[in-house]
Amino acid sequence: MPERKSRKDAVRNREAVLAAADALFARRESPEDVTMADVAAAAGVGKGTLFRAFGDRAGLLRALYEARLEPIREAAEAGPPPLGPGTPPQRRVSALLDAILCFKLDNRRLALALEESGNGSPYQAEHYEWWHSLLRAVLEQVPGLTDSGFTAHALLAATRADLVEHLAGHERVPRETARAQLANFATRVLTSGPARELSADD
Amino acid sequence: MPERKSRKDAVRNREAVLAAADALFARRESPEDVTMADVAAAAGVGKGTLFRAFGDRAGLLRALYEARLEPIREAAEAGPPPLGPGTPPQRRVSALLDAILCFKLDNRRLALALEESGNGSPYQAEHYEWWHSLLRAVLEQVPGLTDSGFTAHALLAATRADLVEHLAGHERVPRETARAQLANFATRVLTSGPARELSADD
DNA sequence: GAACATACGGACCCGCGGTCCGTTTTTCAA
DNA sequence: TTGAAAAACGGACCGCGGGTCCGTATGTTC
Repeated sequence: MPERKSRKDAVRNREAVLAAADALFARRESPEDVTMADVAAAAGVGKGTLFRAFGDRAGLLRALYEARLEPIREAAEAGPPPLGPGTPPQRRVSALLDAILCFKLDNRRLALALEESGNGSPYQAEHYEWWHSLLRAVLEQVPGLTDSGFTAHALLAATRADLVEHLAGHERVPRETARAQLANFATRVLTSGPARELSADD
Repeated sequence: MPERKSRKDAVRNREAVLAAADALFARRESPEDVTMADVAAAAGVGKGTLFRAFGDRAGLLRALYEARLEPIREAAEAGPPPLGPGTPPQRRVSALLDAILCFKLDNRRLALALEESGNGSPYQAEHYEWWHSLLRAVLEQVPGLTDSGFTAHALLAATRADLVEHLAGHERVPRETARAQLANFATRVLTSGPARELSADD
């Protein structure tokens, strides 16, 4: 028996909370002045309900984030090129990074809230792990590239939510410019010719 | 007369706090379970004193960080090669990144505490601004490299404290390996594609 | 519709950053 | 040397936010 079905007021409230939180994070300047009590109030629900449904603040953030991310995740896992498999690795890396960047541009506050939300580094988050191993796997197929694990980390670091926020929000870099710069950067990393040192693969 | 000299108990206490905080951050697992009260107690001082001397938690962190960082900063600004000026740009970029990485490896907890310490992104911190503009200036002299502003951000992102912590602490990557990987990564970024390479380093 | 399971919600608790203010120490001029 | 103004001390105190508890309400089942 997988799981007994929830009561319907429970699911209704869950949705309400998700929606309210989404709206709040989008509206408020900084994620950290969206308080749990705020969310509960906005959803027309008691704090107890909120915490029962999501465990803690991080849980709520995670739920929101995963919900938003799922389409992209699927597209990356089994979608059509250039995001999905069956794309030349070099091109696919760029596409993946671009997708992540766009996602974070479109969900700045939320991504920010999740990544900086106190408890533990973003590097233990399940979704990070996922992106990292996917990217690493693809990088492994790029000829002449070593240290794909580290490289994946480094490339992903260029799409960190607070950096994106800084660029888009503070430095006023336009979306397309940011995308172009990231793409350019990725290209540089991938197409470096001569720098192989201890590679024996390929 | 710029500023009247502080009372000597004030400076003594300031030192005591700095030392105590340093020790505490080094010892405790996570920076966030070093409380202000802890620091005050460890320094044998009241909370009031602590806050009067440093303004707030971020101020204390900043003071600690700056103190540790100063030597490297000077070395980078006016020291001998390869860190200082008068070094070929590519080599200098690597040297700078390596210095930052080593610094963060040696001061993991502290760097972590400062970068994640709630208030605002690390990107508004004065020291970040400093590193970024230095690195950007050097990158500007690398032939064939565009977007030096973004590139500087991206390279610095690869040395973020929580990433370093993840690599060194969680993935157990040895120091020298991490350094080599970062250097390799930097090299790739700098010696890209069509421009062939002119690296004769090492 | 009774009896059981489940969810509700807001009063409540706790720890932490930060402030306040009566007390103590330092300084300095007389 | 002294005494009073200036500066610093320190810990009780405050507000806020995350998280819990439990008596009450609502849905579910037979």
